[in-house]
Amino acid sequence: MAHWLIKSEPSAYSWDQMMADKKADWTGVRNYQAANNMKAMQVGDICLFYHSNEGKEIVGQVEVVKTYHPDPTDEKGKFGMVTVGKPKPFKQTLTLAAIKEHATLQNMSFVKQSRLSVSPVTEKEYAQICKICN
DNA sequence: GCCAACGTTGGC
DNA sequence: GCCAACGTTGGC
Repeated sequence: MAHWLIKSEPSAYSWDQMMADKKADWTGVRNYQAANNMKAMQVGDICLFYHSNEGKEIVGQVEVVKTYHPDPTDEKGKFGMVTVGKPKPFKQTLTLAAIKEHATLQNMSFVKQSRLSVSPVTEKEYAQICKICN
C-alpha cells in the first residue's frame, strides 16, 4: 500500500467539507506530474490531506476509493481524477513549520516541490506522521 | 525543438 | 502583497 499527500486550498475545498461529504472526486488537477501520481494510486492507498495557503497543515487522511478515471471538469479530456473517501481527522494537526523542523519529515516531497498538488509520501514519513498526529 | 515571455501556485 | 519556483505557451 502506498501513501500520498494531496493539497487543497480551504477556500476551494476544505477538510470540513470533506468530512461532511464523506467522499469526493478529486477534480481540477491540471498538472501532468500530479496526474501521474494519481494514476499510480490504488484503492486503499492513504492520502494525507493538506491545507495550502490558509492553515498550511496536514489535517487528516482519506483513502482512495476509486482509481484514476476521467475528470468531467476537464474540457479537453486530458486529465483524470481519483475518488477519495473515508475521511479520518487527526487528533493533532501537523503544520508545515513543524514538518520543516522535523528531521524525518523536512525532506518530504511536497516541501521540496511546493507547487505539486499530489505527491508521494514514504513509509517512514507516514509512520512518523501517524505517531505525531494520532 | 529551443527559449523567452507569461501565468499560477503557495510560502512568507 | 511580494516573489521564487516552475509549468505552459507560442514565435522562430
